[in-house]
Amino acid sequence: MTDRLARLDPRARRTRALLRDALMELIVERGEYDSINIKEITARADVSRTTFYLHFTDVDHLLFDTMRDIYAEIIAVFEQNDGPVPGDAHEFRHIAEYADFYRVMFSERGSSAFLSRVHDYFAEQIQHFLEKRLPDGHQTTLPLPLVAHFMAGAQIGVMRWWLDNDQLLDADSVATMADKLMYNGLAWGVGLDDLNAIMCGVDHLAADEA
Amino acid sequence: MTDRLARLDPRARRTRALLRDALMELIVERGEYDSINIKEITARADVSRTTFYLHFTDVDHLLFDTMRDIYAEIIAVFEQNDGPVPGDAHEFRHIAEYADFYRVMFSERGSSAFLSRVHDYFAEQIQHFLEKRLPDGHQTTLPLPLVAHFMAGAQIGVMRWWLDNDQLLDADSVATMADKLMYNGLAWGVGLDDLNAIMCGVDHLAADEA
DNA sequence: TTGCAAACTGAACACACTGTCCTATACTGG
DNA sequence: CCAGTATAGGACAGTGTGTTCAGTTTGCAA
Repeated sequence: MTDRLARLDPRARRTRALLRDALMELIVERGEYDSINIKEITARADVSRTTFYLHFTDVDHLLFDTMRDIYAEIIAVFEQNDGPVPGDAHEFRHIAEYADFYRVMFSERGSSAFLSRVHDYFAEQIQHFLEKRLPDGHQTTLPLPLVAHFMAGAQIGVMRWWLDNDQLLDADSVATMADKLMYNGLAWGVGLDDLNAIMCGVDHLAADEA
Repeated sequence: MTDRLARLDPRARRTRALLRDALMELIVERGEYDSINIKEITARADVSRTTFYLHFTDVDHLLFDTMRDIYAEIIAVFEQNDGPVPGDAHEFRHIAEYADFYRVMFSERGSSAFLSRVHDYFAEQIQHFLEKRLPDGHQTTLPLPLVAHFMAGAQIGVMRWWLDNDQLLDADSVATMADKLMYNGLAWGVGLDDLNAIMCGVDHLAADEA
């Protein structure tokens, strides 16, 4: 990220930083992404509206650029660890750091493009991680992409719940809970070994065939 | 749904149906929700733009009304079954029926409000279901809302993957896979009992304490 | 059937945001 | 210091919005 911006004219670097900060502020203050327009952003950033178009095509473009900056650190961690290692709470710590931002962006008033990209990025990272760690030629029970998207969705689901409840738990606790639920399954999560028996019509979920 | 509309003047009923259909068509054809405007919808529906405002405040309002219609059937199934019973593929069959619609709405070019509402609705239904089926006074290992949002997110994650791959599997297969992965856990899903051992630094995921 | 109330139409309007000009000014790096 | 580049600020056409209003069609009940 620093590398990406270092080459820019300091004026341009400053302008982009101002626009980025203005957008972040507006998202948090307004609690809504959709209705934020270029006029407001440039007014907040104290930058000419014309200048905005010299750098970005629209608000989404600015958002994605901002996103790249925000994610630089978490990407670095992933690359260091060969992926999203289980029990690693970096994602949740990252979410906690920008909680006010994510609370809006993951909500009803956020951006579908943003959420979608986060989901796809998670799924991709998870799949790469699983592929690296599984023995060569190993045949998985279920299609690996399905498992990856399942995990990515579950991760985001927990994050949404966590954010909407003002992060009553600390990042490490939630990360551990989500991982354990993922690895151990639902029966463990609710604390009932004979969970299937309690559910109705679940004969075909016998869990031991396959 | 029929009840809700039955009271309306047939002219109003007709108008709303035309607007609803026009919106659905435009979403599918355009492959994008954001850029659809009222002018287009009314033109497609062959209805005056003024009339639109007699029924809805904006496009989102129309979308949510449409959503309620679409969900009428699946809600009926839930109420019949006391919730989203495991192994029940109604959600996936429903998604399959409106696949072209959901493929857009769950995508980068969909609506965050729509996705968010679906997620929250799933989580709510799942939580109610679990609460009903668990023994009275039972202490769950993890907070029930966390489990519910985990499951809701996972469900949507699988749906997104399924839709983006043009539903190569049939609805019942995917539903079963998602349920099994949920109940049996990740180790079963990838077909490795000693999964934790393969992962690095997972001592704290020992899975048996708690 | 008639008449009233409701739904619909089409045109007009002010308003706001967008995207793109243009010229003038201020700054950076060599 | 100079050439190149970023920015400012005003102007513009285009487009969607939300509302108003007068006039028409339609449903429903007396």
